[in-house]
Amino acid sequence: MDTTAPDGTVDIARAARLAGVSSRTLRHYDSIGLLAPAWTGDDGRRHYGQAELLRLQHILVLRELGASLDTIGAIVDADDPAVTIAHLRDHLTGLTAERDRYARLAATVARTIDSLEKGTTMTTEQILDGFEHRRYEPEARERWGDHAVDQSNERWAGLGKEGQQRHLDAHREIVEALGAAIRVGFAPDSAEVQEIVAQHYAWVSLFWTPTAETYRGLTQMYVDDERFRRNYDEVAPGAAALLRDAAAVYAEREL
Amino acid sequence: MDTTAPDGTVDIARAARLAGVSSRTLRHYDSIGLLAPAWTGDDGRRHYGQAELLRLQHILVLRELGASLDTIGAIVDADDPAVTIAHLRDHLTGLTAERDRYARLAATVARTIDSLEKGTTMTTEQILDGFEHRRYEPEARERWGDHAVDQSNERWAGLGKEGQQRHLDAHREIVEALGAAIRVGFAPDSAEVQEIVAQHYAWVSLFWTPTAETYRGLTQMYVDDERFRRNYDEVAPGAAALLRDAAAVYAEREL
DNA sequence: CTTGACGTTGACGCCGCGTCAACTTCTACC
DNA sequence: GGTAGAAGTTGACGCGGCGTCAACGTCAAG
Repeated sequence: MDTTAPDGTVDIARAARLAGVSSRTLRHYDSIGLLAPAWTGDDGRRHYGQAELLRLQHILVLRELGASLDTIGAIVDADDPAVTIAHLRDHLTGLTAERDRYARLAATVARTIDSLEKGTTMTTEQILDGFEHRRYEPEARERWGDHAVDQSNERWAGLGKEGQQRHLDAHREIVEALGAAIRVGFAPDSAEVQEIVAQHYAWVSLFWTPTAETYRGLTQMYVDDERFRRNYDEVAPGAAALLRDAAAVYAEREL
Repeated sequence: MDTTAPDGTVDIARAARLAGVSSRTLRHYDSIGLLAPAWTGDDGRRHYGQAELLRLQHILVLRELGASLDTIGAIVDADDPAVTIAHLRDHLTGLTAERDRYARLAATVARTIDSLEKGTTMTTEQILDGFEHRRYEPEARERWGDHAVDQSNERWAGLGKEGQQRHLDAHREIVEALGAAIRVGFAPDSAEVQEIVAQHYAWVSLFWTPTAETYRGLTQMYVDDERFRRNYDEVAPGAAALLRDAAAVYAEREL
């Protein structure tokens, strides 16, 4: 019951089963020039020999390593360990980068879930950790107008390049705006401060939509809890308290 | 110099710069119903207001978390922390799986590179660690014919389901074939054993193409090095030596 | 009125195949 | 010989998330 052809070649279905892939995959590899059959019959049917099956094995091993078919083609065509190493080294760089990326994402998402379950919000650092801060920075001044931003620009200029970049994210700018409001003496119910608190509410709402009551509670916690208060008051003393007072007004008016 | 329209809405270019995405992305989000502009002018131009920009911020935060646009749509439309948590939990499962997958791939590739640089080959366990062994197993008996496989099937049957699956991979089958050859007393230069060594040579060549000399050296090492010898001799005593002798013949004839 | 900078819609491309669809060919049985 | 069924063939679309090009409309500045 040997169904192998006398010349030792096998048809596409058998080749596919031998290697554990679909016949469609073999046709695909043929069409992109990665693996041609040993010969094609007058009827157009593909037939694979030992050499092709070995090449296929090689291809599949590399595929398991996550290499692209392009890369795989280069490796198997070269059949040179030095070339293989070079390609694999490239590939390894990408793999570790992906691994790290997913690790950071998973950690961030896990923390996000955690924060949501506690019914509270995240600190800026927690939310933005692992993100590319700069992507949220462009023309931030346009978002709130030049007014408040200009006020704090002098302090910003003194921070140096590194310091600026670390601080250039949305929430931190809200805090800066709060600090500016304090320095010029705006009241909690002033239009300027109310605009800031609207931004803050929107930011919090990205993951959790507080009611009037919970929003008041949250901002009160910013004052009571030392870890949160530091985040605000390190920019300007009284910032947390100003936010709490402004939030109370905002909650009554808008929520 | 305020270029913002009097109604507070901005055009697509400004919205894109504010959020740090391309205008093409905004059009895409509109076309898939993820984010519609506040209003569209008679000329077809899109205009975005505060609400849309906030929704966009929300979308982008979730995008940074690696969620699909479908998932993102579900989350932002629900605007319910419970729904958000459920989706994020699903998402986290996928993220950790991807992280682990890339970690395994990276480790395997790193070991592969290491082995290649040592100019030696990998052990079966090293190569196949992290792979799905079963994908290389299908109809392995067809590859070498029923002859040798049947010989060892009795032992196989006694291994139990778990044991079988662990051992069902290409290299291990070569070793099994070697063991069978020993039991029936085939000589190193017999056609049967030579076919086995051809398989072994092809397997080694998947990552490293030995010359006649290095192939002899490699198989000699299988005998000399205790770690390698165990891999062969645990199947049948003398398997490593048989492979070495057969490889010498093969190298002289074919390499 | 021209020029140039922006906007619009529509379409293709990427990657690795899965999955139809429509057709031909081989094998088996009557 | 006919006929059914299994398996082959090529060709095409689809998937995700946009980038990018084509072809064209619209607006402000000179």
